[in-house]
Amino acid sequence: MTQTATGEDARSRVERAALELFTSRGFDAVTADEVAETAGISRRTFFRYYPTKADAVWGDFAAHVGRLERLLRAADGARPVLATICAAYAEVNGYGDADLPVLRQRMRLILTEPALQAHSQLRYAEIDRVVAEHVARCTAEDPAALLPRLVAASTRAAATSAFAAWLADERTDLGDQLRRAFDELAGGFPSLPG
Amino acid sequence: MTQTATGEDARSRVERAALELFTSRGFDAVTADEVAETAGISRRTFFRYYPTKADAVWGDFAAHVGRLERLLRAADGARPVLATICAAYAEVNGYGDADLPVLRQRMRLILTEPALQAHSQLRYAEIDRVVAEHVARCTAEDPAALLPRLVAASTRAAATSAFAAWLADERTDLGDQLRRAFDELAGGFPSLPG
DNA sequence: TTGCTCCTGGCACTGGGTGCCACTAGCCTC
DNA sequence: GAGGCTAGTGGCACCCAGTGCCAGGAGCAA
Repeated sequence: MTQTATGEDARSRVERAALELFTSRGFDAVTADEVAETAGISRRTFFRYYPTKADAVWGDFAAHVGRLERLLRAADGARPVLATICAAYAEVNGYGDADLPVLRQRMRLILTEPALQAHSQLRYAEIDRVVAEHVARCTAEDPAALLPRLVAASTRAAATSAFAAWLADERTDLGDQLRRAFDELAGGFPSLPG
Repeated sequence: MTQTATGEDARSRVERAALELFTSRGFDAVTADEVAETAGISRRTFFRYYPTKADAVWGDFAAHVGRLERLLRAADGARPVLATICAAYAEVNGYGDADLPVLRQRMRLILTEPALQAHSQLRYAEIDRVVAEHVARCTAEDPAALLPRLVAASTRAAATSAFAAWLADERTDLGDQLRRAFDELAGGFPSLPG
Protein backbone atom coordinates (compact mmCIF):
# COMPACT_ATOMS: atom_id res chain seq x y z
CA MET A 1 0.00 0.00 0.00
CA THR A 2 3.03 2.26 0.02
CA GLN A 3 2.73 5.08 -2.49
CA THR A 4 4.93 8.04 -3.29
CA ALA A 5 3.82 11.62 -2.88
CA THR A 6 2.88 11.62 -6.58
CA GLY A 7 0.32 8.91 -5.99
CA GLU A 8 1.87 6.76 -8.72
CA ASP A 9 1.71 3.09 -7.88
CA ALA A 10 4.77 0.87 -7.75
CA ARG A 11 4.08 -0.91 -11.02
CA SER A 12 3.96 2.31 -12.99
CA ARG A 13 7.03 3.61 -11.20
CA VAL A 14 8.94 0.52 -12.26
CA GLU A 15 7.85 0.94 -15.86
CA ARG A 16 8.84 4.60 -15.92
CA ALA A 17 12.20 3.88 -14.34
CA ALA A 18 12.85 1.07 -16.80
CA LEU A 19 11.99 3.17 -19.87
CA GLU A 20 14.11 6.05 -18.63
CA LEU A 21 17.16 4.01 -17.70
CA PHE A 22 17.07 1.74 -20.76
CA THR A 23 16.70 4.73 -23.07
CA SER A 24 19.56 6.69 -21.60
CA ARG A 25 22.09 3.89 -21.04
CA GLY A 26 20.97 0.91 -23.11
CA PHE A 27 19.05 -2.19 -22.06
CA ASP A 28 22.05 -4.43 -21.44
CA ALA A 29 24.00 -1.85 -19.44
CA VAL A 30 21.24 -1.45 -16.86
CA THR A 31 20.81 -4.13 -14.21
CA ALA A 32 17.51 -5.19 -12.74
CA ASP A 33 18.82 -4.00 -9.36
CA GLU A 34 19.19 -0.47 -10.69
CA VAL A 35 15.67 -0.39 -12.08
CA ALA A 36 14.31 -1.73 -8.82
CA GLU A 37 16.27 0.73 -6.72
CA THR A 38 15.22 3.67 -8.91
CA ALA A 39 11.61 2.59 -8.50
CA GLY A 40 12.10 2.26 -4.76
CA ILE A 41 11.52 -1.48 -4.44
CA SER A 42 13.73 -4.52 -3.98
CA ARG A 43 15.08 -6.61 -6.82
CA ARG A 44 12.97 -9.53 -5.63
CA THR A 45 9.78 -7.50 -5.82
CA PHE A 46 10.74 -6.20 -9.26
CA PHE A 47 10.62 -9.76 -10.57
CA ARG A 48 7.21 -10.22 -9.01
CA TYR A 49 5.81 -7.28 -10.94
CA TYR A 50 7.49 -8.26 -14.20
CA PRO A 51 8.64 -11.82 -14.86
CA THR A 52 11.63 -10.64 -16.90
CA LYS A 53 13.60 -7.41 -17.22
CA ALA A 54 12.26 -7.07 -20.76
CA ASP A 55 8.61 -7.22 -19.70
CA ALA A 56 9.00 -3.97 -17.76
CA VAL A 57 8.85 -1.95 -21.00
CA TRP A 58 5.60 -3.52 -22.23
CA GLY A 59 3.24 -2.15 -19.60
CA ASP A 60 -0.04 -3.99 -19.38
CA PHE A 61 0.23 -5.94 -22.61
CA ALA A 62 -2.33 -8.57 -21.66
CA ALA A 63 -4.99 -5.86 -21.60
CA HIS A 64 -3.84 -4.80 -25.07
CA VAL A 65 -4.32 -8.32 -26.41
CA GLY A 66 -7.64 -8.61 -24.63
CA ARG A 67 -8.96 -5.45 -26.28
CA LEU A 68 -7.82 -6.67 -29.68
CA GLU A 69 -9.57 -9.97 -29.17
CA ARG A 70 -12.82 -8.31 -28.11
CA LEU A 71 -12.75 -6.00 -31.13
CA LEU A 72 -12.24 -8.90 -33.51
CA ARG A 73 -15.01 -10.98 -31.95
CA ALA A 74 -17.42 -8.06 -32.16
CA ALA A 75 -16.49 -7.20 -35.74
CA ASP A 76 -18.97 -7.01 -38.60
CA GLY A 77 -18.80 -10.38 -40.39
CA ALA A 78 -19.67 -8.89 -43.76
CA ARG A 79 -16.62 -6.66 -43.81
CA PRO A 80 -13.43 -7.89 -45.55
CA VAL A 81 -11.19 -9.73 -43.10
CA LEU A 82 -8.16 -7.52 -43.64
CA ALA A 83 -10.21 -4.37 -43.18
CA THR A 84 -11.47 -5.69 -39.87
CA ILE A 85 -7.99 -6.52 -38.66
CA CYS A 86 -6.63 -3.16 -39.79
CA ALA A 87 -9.40 -1.31 -37.98
CA ALA A 88 -8.80 -3.36 -34.83
CA TYR A 89 -5.07 -2.63 -34.89
CA ALA A 90 -5.72 1.08 -35.46
CA GLU A 91 -8.25 1.19 -32.66
CA VAL A 92 -6.03 -0.62 -30.17
CA ASN A 93 -3.08 1.63 -31.07
CA GLY A 94 -5.09 4.82 -31.12
CA TYR A 95 -3.18 6.79 -28.51
CA GLY A 96 -3.88 10.37 -27.53
CA ASP A 97 -1.24 13.00 -28.23
CA ALA A 98 -0.21 13.00 -24.58
CA ASP A 99 0.78 9.33 -24.71
CA LEU A 100 2.77 9.52 -27.94
CA PRO A 101 6.15 10.39 -26.39
CA VAL A 102 6.04 7.36 -24.09
CA LEU A 103 4.86 5.17 -26.95
CA ARG A 104 7.75 6.36 -29.09
CA GLN A 105 10.20 5.64 -26.29
CA ARG A 106 8.78 2.17 -25.76
CA MET A 107 8.70 1.23 -29.43
CA ARG A 108 12.14 2.63 -30.11
CA LEU A 109 13.52 0.37 -27.40
CA ILE A 110 11.61 -2.67 -28.60
CA LEU A 111 12.63 -2.20 -32.21
CA THR A 112 16.29 -1.31 -31.67
CA GLU A 113 17.55 -3.16 -28.59
CA PRO A 114 18.43 -6.72 -29.65
CA ALA A 115 17.37 -8.33 -26.39
CA LEU A 116 14.01 -6.57 -26.51
CA GLN A 117 13.62 -7.32 -30.21
CA ALA A 118 14.06 -11.00 -29.40
CA HIS A 119 11.69 -10.87 -26.47
CA SER A 120 9.04 -9.11 -28.57
CA GLN A 121 8.50 -12.27 -30.56
CA LEU A 122 6.94 -13.86 -27.48
CA ARG A 123 4.53 -10.96 -27.04
CA TYR A 124 3.69 -10.90 -30.76
CA ALA A 125 2.88 -14.60 -30.64
CA GLU A 126 -0.06 -13.79 -28.35
CA ILE A 127 -1.36 -11.31 -30.91
CA ASP A 128 -0.86 -13.78 -33.73
CA ARG A 129 -2.88 -16.38 -31.88
CA VAL A 130 -5.80 -14.02 -31.45
CA VAL A 131 -5.74 -12.90 -35.10
CA ALA A 132 -5.32 -16.43 -36.44
CA GLU A 133 -8.34 -17.57 -34.42
CA HIS A 134 -10.37 -14.73 -35.90
CA VAL A 135 -9.37 -15.66 -39.45
CA ALA A 136 -10.11 -19.30 -38.70
CA ARG A 137 -13.63 -18.34 -37.60
CA CYS A 138 -14.13 -16.37 -40.82
CA THR A 139 -12.92 -19.13 -43.10
CA ALA A 140 -14.10 -22.16 -41.12
CA GLU A 141 -10.54 -23.44 -41.01
CA ASP A 142 -8.12 -24.73 -38.40
CA PRO A 143 -6.23 -21.82 -36.76
CA ALA A 144 -3.06 -23.81 -37.38
CA ALA A 145 -3.67 -24.00 -41.14
CA LEU A 146 -1.60 -22.01 -43.58
CA LEU A 147 -4.01 -19.17 -44.31
CA PRO A 148 -4.89 -18.14 -40.73
CA ARG A 149 -1.23 -18.29 -39.75
CA LEU A 150 -0.20 -16.34 -42.82
CA VAL A 151 -2.79 -13.60 -42.35
CA ALA A 152 -1.88 -13.26 -38.68
CA ALA A 153 1.85 -13.11 -39.34
CA SER A 154 1.67 -10.75 -42.30
CA THR A 155 -0.77 -8.33 -40.72
CA ARG A 156 1.51 -8.17 -37.74
CA ALA A 157 4.37 -7.55 -40.15
CA ALA A 158 2.33 -4.65 -41.53
CA ALA A 159 1.80 -3.25 -38.05
CA THR A 160 5.45 -3.46 -37.00
CA SER A 161 6.60 -1.99 -40.33
CA ALA A 162 4.19 0.88 -39.82
CA PHE A 163 5.57 1.43 -36.33
CA ALA A 164 9.14 1.41 -37.60
CA ALA A 165 8.39 3.88 -40.40
CA TRP A 166 6.53 6.10 -37.95
CA LEU A 167 9.53 6.05 -35.59
CA ALA A 168 11.95 6.84 -38.39
CA ASP A 169 10.04 9.96 -39.42
CA GLU A 170 8.71 12.11 -36.59
CA ARG A 171 6.30 14.01 -38.80
CA THR A 172 4.18 11.09 -39.95
CA ASP A 173 1.01 9.86 -38.31
CA LEU A 174 0.90 6.35 -36.92
CA GLY A 175 -2.62 5.67 -38.15
CA ASP A 176 -1.70 6.78 -41.66
CA GLN A 177 1.29 4.45 -41.76
CA LEU A 178 -0.88 1.59 -40.55
CA ARG A 179 -3.48 2.17 -43.26
CA ARG A 180 -0.80 2.53 -45.95
CA ALA A 181 0.78 -0.75 -44.92
CA PHE A 182 -2.55 -2.59 -44.86
CA ASP A 183 -3.52 -1.14 -48.24
CA GLU A 184 -0.34 -2.51 -49.77
CA LEU A 185 -1.01 -5.89 -48.19
CA ALA A 186 -4.65 -6.10 -49.21
CA GLY A 187 -3.92 -4.95 -52.76
CA GLY A 188 -1.06 -7.35 -53.44
CA PHE A 189 1.56 -4.58 -53.16
CA PRO A 190 0.36 -2.20 -55.91
CA SER A 191 3.35 0.11 -55.38
CA LEU A 192 5.79 -2.62 -56.28
CA PRO A 193 7.17 -2.65 -59.85
CA GLY A 194 6.40 -5.64 -62.03
CA MET B 1 42.47 -31.01 -34.56
CA THR B 2 40.94 -33.77 -32.48
CA GLN B 3 38.33 -35.76 -34.39
CA THR B 4 36.19 -38.71 -33.45
CA ALA B 5 36.34 -42.03 -35.22
CA THR B 6 33.41 -40.92 -37.37
CA GLY B 7 35.41 -38.05 -38.78
CA GLU B 8 32.74 -35.56 -37.77
CA ASP B 9 34.22 -32.26 -36.71
CA ALA B 10 33.53 -30.70 -33.32
CA ARG B 11 31.19 -28.01 -34.61
CA SER B 12 28.85 -30.52 -36.21
CA ARG B 13 29.06 -32.74 -33.17
CA VAL B 14 27.91 -29.87 -31.01
CA GLU B 15 25.01 -29.12 -33.33
CA ARG B 16 23.90 -32.75 -33.40
CA ALA B 17 24.15 -33.06 -29.62
CA ALA B 18 22.18 -29.85 -29.16
CA LEU B 19 19.37 -30.87 -31.52
CA GLU B 20 19.14 -34.30 -29.92
CA LEU B 21 19.16 -33.13 -26.32
CA PHE B 22 16.85 -30.16 -26.86
CA THR B 23 14.38 -32.33 -28.74
CA SER B 24 14.24 -35.06 -26.15
CA ARG B 25 14.26 -32.98 -22.97
CA GLY B 26 13.37 -29.42 -23.95
CA PHE B 27 15.63 -26.42 -24.50
CA ASP B 28 15.41 -24.99 -20.99
CA ALA B 29 15.98 -28.28 -19.21
CA VAL B 30 19.33 -28.87 -20.93
CA THR B 31 22.37 -26.94 -19.73
CA ALA B 32 25.19 -25.79 -21.95
CA ASP B 33 27.49 -28.05 -19.94
CA GLU B 34 25.50 -31.10 -20.96
CA VAL B 35 25.62 -30.21 -24.64
CA ALA B 36 29.33 -29.58 -24.41
CA GLU B 37 29.98 -32.80 -22.55
CA THR B 38 27.89 -34.82 -25.02
CA ALA B 39 29.87 -33.30 -27.86
CA GLY B 40 33.10 -34.08 -26.06
CA ILE B 41 34.32 -30.53 -25.49
CA SER B 42 34.43 -28.15 -22.57
CA ARG B 43 31.73 -25.66 -21.77
CA ARG B 44 34.19 -22.85 -22.49
CA THR B 45 34.87 -24.14 -25.97
CA PHE B 46 31.17 -24.61 -26.62
CA PHE B 47 30.70 -20.86 -26.25
CA ARG B 48 33.52 -20.27 -28.69
CA TYR B 49 31.78 -22.29 -31.36
CA TYR B 50 28.36 -20.77 -30.71
CA PRO B 51 27.93 -17.41 -28.98
CA THR B 52 24.72 -18.51 -27.27
CA LYS B 53 23.07 -21.81 -26.43
CA ALA B 54 20.34 -20.97 -28.93
CA ASP B 55 22.75 -20.50 -31.82
CA ALA B 56 23.75 -24.16 -31.67
CA VAL B 57 20.53 -25.19 -33.41
CA TRP B 58 20.97 -22.81 -36.36
CA GLY B 59 24.02 -24.40 -37.95
CA ASP B 60 25.82 -22.12 -40.37
CA PHE B 61 23.16 -19.47 -40.71
CA ALA B 62 25.48 -16.77 -42.01
CA ALA B 63 26.07 -18.88 -45.12
CA HIS B 64 22.31 -19.18 -45.51
CA VAL B 65 21.90 -15.41 -45.48
CA GLY B 66 24.85 -15.02 -47.81
CA ARG B 67 23.32 -17.35 -50.38
CA LEU B 68 20.00 -15.49 -50.18
CA GLU B 69 21.74 -12.18 -50.73
CA ARG B 70 23.66 -13.46 -53.76
CA LEU B 71 20.49 -14.87 -55.32
CA LEU B 72 18.67 -11.58 -54.90
CA ARG B 73 21.52 -9.55 -56.34
CA ALA B 74 21.75 -11.83 -59.35
CA ALA B 75 17.99 -11.87 -59.95
CA ASP B 76 16.34 -10.87 -63.20
CA GLY B 77 15.27 -7.25 -62.75
CA ALA B 78 12.29 -7.61 -65.06
CA ARG B 79 10.65 -10.24 -62.90
CA PRO B 80 8.07 -9.19 -60.28
CA VAL B 81 9.74 -8.50 -56.97
CA LEU B 82 7.67 -10.98 -54.98
CA ALA B 83 8.33 -13.73 -57.51
CA THR B 84 12.05 -13.12 -57.18
CA ILE B 85 11.94 -13.25 -53.41
CA CYS B 86 9.79 -16.40 -53.44
CA ALA B 87 12.18 -18.13 -55.80
CA ALA B 88 15.16 -17.13 -53.68
CA TYR B 89 13.51 -18.44 -50.52
CA ALA B 90 12.60 -21.69 -52.26
CA GLU B 91 16.10 -22.11 -53.62
CA VAL B 92 17.80 -21.44 -50.30
CA ASN B 93 15.44 -23.84 -48.53
CA GLY B 94 15.62 -26.53 -51.18
CA TYR B 95 16.86 -29.41 -49.09
CA GLY B 96 17.38 -32.93 -50.31
CA ASP B 97 15.25 -35.71 -48.86
CA ALA B 98 18.15 -36.86 -46.71
CA ASP B 99 18.29 -33.52 -44.89
CA LEU B 100 14.58 -33.19 -44.24
CA PRO B 101 14.49 -35.01 -40.87
CA VAL B 102 17.15 -32.73 -39.40
CA LEU B 103 15.42 -29.69 -40.88
CA ARG B 104 12.16 -30.74 -39.29
CA GLN B 105 13.85 -31.24 -35.95
CA ARG B 106 15.51 -27.84 -36.15
CA MET B 107 12.39 -25.97 -37.25
CA ARG B 108 10.18 -27.70 -34.72
CA LEU B 109 12.50 -26.51 -31.96
CA ILE B 110 12.71 -22.98 -33.32
CA LEU B 111 8.96 -22.65 -33.74
CA THR B 112 7.87 -24.27 -30.48
CA GLU B 113 10.49 -23.54 -27.81
CA PRO B 114 9.82 -20.04 -26.45
CA ALA B 115 13.47 -19.20 -25.87
CA LEU B 116 14.35 -20.23 -29.42
CA GLN B 117 11.31 -18.50 -30.83
CA ALA B 118 12.52 -15.28 -29.20
CA HIS B 119 16.07 -15.78 -30.38
CA SER B 120 14.90 -16.43 -33.93
CA GLN B 121 13.85 -12.80 -34.27
CA LEU B 122 17.53 -11.84 -34.23
CA ARG B 123 18.34 -14.26 -37.02
CA TYR B 124 15.31 -13.22 -39.05
CA ALA B 125 16.39 -9.59 -38.77
CA GLU B 126 19.45 -10.46 -40.85
CA ILE B 127 17.21 -11.90 -43.55
CA ASP B 128 14.90 -8.91 -43.41
CA ARG B 129 17.82 -6.56 -43.93
CA VAL B 130 18.92 -8.41 -47.06
CA VAL B 131 15.40 -8.53 -48.52
CA ALA B 132 14.65 -4.90 -47.66
CA GLU B 133 17.84 -3.82 -49.41
CA HIS B 134 16.80 -5.77 -52.48
CA VAL B 135 13.38 -4.12 -52.55
CA ALA B 136 14.98 -0.74 -52.02
CA ARG B 137 17.16 -1.33 -55.07
CA CYS B 138 14.11 -2.27 -57.14
CA THR B 139 12.06 0.75 -56.09
CA ALA B 140 14.86 3.30 -55.68
CA GLU B 141 13.80 3.86 -52.10
CA ASP B 142 15.46 3.97 -48.68
CA PRO B 143 15.67 0.45 -47.18
CA ALA B 144 14.23 1.95 -44.01
CA ALA B 145 11.10 3.22 -45.78
CA LEU B 146 7.74 1.59 -45.26
CA LEU B 147 7.52 -0.48 -48.44
CA PRO B 148 10.91 -2.23 -48.28
CA ARG B 149 10.40 -3.00 -44.61
CA LEU B 150 6.89 -4.22 -45.23
CA VAL B 151 7.83 -6.48 -48.12
CA ALA B 152 10.72 -7.93 -46.13
CA ALA B 153 8.65 -8.55 -43.03
CA SER B 154 5.63 -9.98 -44.81
CA THR B 155 7.58 -12.27 -47.13
CA ARG B 156 9.35 -13.59 -44.08
CA ALA B 157 5.96 -14.05 -42.48
CA ALA B 158 5.00 -16.09 -45.54
CA ALA B 159 8.10 -18.23 -45.21
CA THR B 160 7.65 -18.95 -41.51
CA SER B 161 3.94 -19.67 -41.97
CA ALA B 162 4.84 -22.10 -44.72
CA PHE B 163 7.35 -23.78 -42.43
CA ALA B 164 4.80 -24.04 -39.64
CA ALA B 165 2.15 -25.53 -41.91
CA TRP B 166 4.69 -27.97 -43.32
CA LEU B 167 5.66 -29.05 -39.81
CA ALA B 168 2.05 -29.49 -38.78
CA ASP B 169 1.31 -31.84 -41.67
CA GLU B 170 3.99 -34.40 -42.45
CA ARG B 171 2.62 -35.20 -45.88
CA THR B 172 2.90 -31.76 -47.43
CA ASP B 173 5.85 -30.47 -49.43
CA LEU B 174 7.75 -27.47 -48.13
CA GLY B 175 8.15 -25.91 -51.57
CA ASP B 176 4.42 -26.20 -52.22
CA GLN B 177 3.57 -24.48 -48.95
CA LEU B 178 6.02 -21.71 -49.74
CA ARG B 179 4.48 -21.10 -53.16
CA ARG B 180 0.94 -21.20 -51.77
CA ALA B 181 1.84 -18.62 -49.13
CA PHE B 182 3.52 -16.31 -51.63
CA ASP B 183 0.59 -16.63 -54.04
CA GLU B 184 -1.79 -15.48 -51.32
CA LEU B 185 0.48 -12.57 -50.51
CA ALA B 186 1.02 -11.47 -54.11
CA GLY B 187 -2.67 -11.77 -54.93
CA GLY B 188 -3.98 -9.84 -51.96
CA PHE B 189 -5.24 -12.98 -50.22
CA PRO B 190 -7.68 -14.28 -52.83
CA SER B 191 -8.76 -17.16 -50.56
CA LEU B 192 -10.06 -14.77 -47.95
CA PRO B 193 -13.83 -14.08 -47.93
CA GLY B 194 -14.99 -10.54 -48.59
C1' DT C 1 65.85 -26.41 -28.96
C1' DT C 2 63.59 -22.02 -28.92
C1' DG C 3 59.95 -19.19 -30.22
C1' DC C 4 55.48 -18.31 -32.26
C1' DT C 5 50.57 -19.08 -33.00
C1' DC C 6 46.22 -21.29 -32.46
C1' DC C 7 43.11 -24.03 -29.97
C1' DT C 8 41.56 -25.58 -25.73
C1' DG C 9 40.18 -25.88 -20.87
C1' DG C 10 39.86 -24.14 -16.18
C1' DC C 11 38.64 -20.49 -13.06
C1' DA C 12 36.33 -16.74 -11.35
C1' DC C 13 33.00 -13.24 -11.98
C1' DT C 14 28.63 -10.70 -13.49
C1' DG C 15 23.84 -10.72 -13.97
C1' DG C 16 19.03 -12.71 -14.88
C1' DG C 17 15.75 -15.42 -12.74
C1' DT C 18 13.72 -18.51 -8.86
C1' DG C 19 12.57 -21.02 -4.50
C1' DC C 20 12.32 -20.47 0.23
C1' DC C 21 11.62 -18.23 4.43
C1' DA C 22 10.87 -14.50 7.70
C1' DC C 23 8.70 -10.17 8.56
C1' DT C 24 5.06 -6.79 8.50
C1' DA C 25 0.53 -4.62 7.72
C1' DG C 26 -3.97 -5.00 7.43
C1' DC C 27 -8.20 -7.28 8.59
C1' DC C 28 -11.51 -10.37 10.39
C1' DT C 29 -13.43 -12.91 14.34
C1' DC C 30 -14.33 -13.90 18.89
C1' DG D 1 -7.81 -6.15 22.75
C1' DA D 2 -5.82 -10.93 21.65
C1' DG D 3 -5.17 -14.33 18.34
C1' DG D 4 -5.08 -15.84 13.69
C1' DC D 5 -5.34 -15.29 8.69
C1' DT D 6 -3.66 -13.38 4.30
C1' DA D 7 -1.09 -10.61 0.94
C1' DG D 8 2.79 -8.07 -0.14
C1' DT D 9 7.61 -7.44 0.63
C1' DG D 10 12.61 -8.14 1.16
C1' DG D 11 16.63 -10.94 2.01
C1' DC D 12 19.27 -14.98 1.04
C1' DA D 13 21.00 -18.71 -1.47
C1' DC D 14 21.08 -21.04 -5.53
C1' DC D 15 21.24 -22.29 -10.72
C1' DC D 16 22.69 -21.17 -15.10
C1' DA D 17 24.14 -18.31 -19.36
C1' DG D 18 27.80 -15.82 -20.90
C1' DT D 19 32.66 -13.53 -20.54
C1' DG D 20 37.53 -12.15 -19.46
C1' DC D 21 41.75 -13.91 -18.21
C1' DC D 22 45.31 -16.97 -18.04
C1' DA D 23 47.77 -21.36 -18.39
C1' DG D 24 48.80 -25.23 -20.92
C1' DG D 25 49.63 -28.10 -25.20
C1' DA D 26 49.94 -29.09 -30.31
C1' DG D 27 51.86 -27.84 -34.44
C1' DC D 28 55.11 -25.39 -37.16
C1' DA D 29 59.17 -22.51 -38.47
C1' DA D 30 63.90 -21.09 -38.00
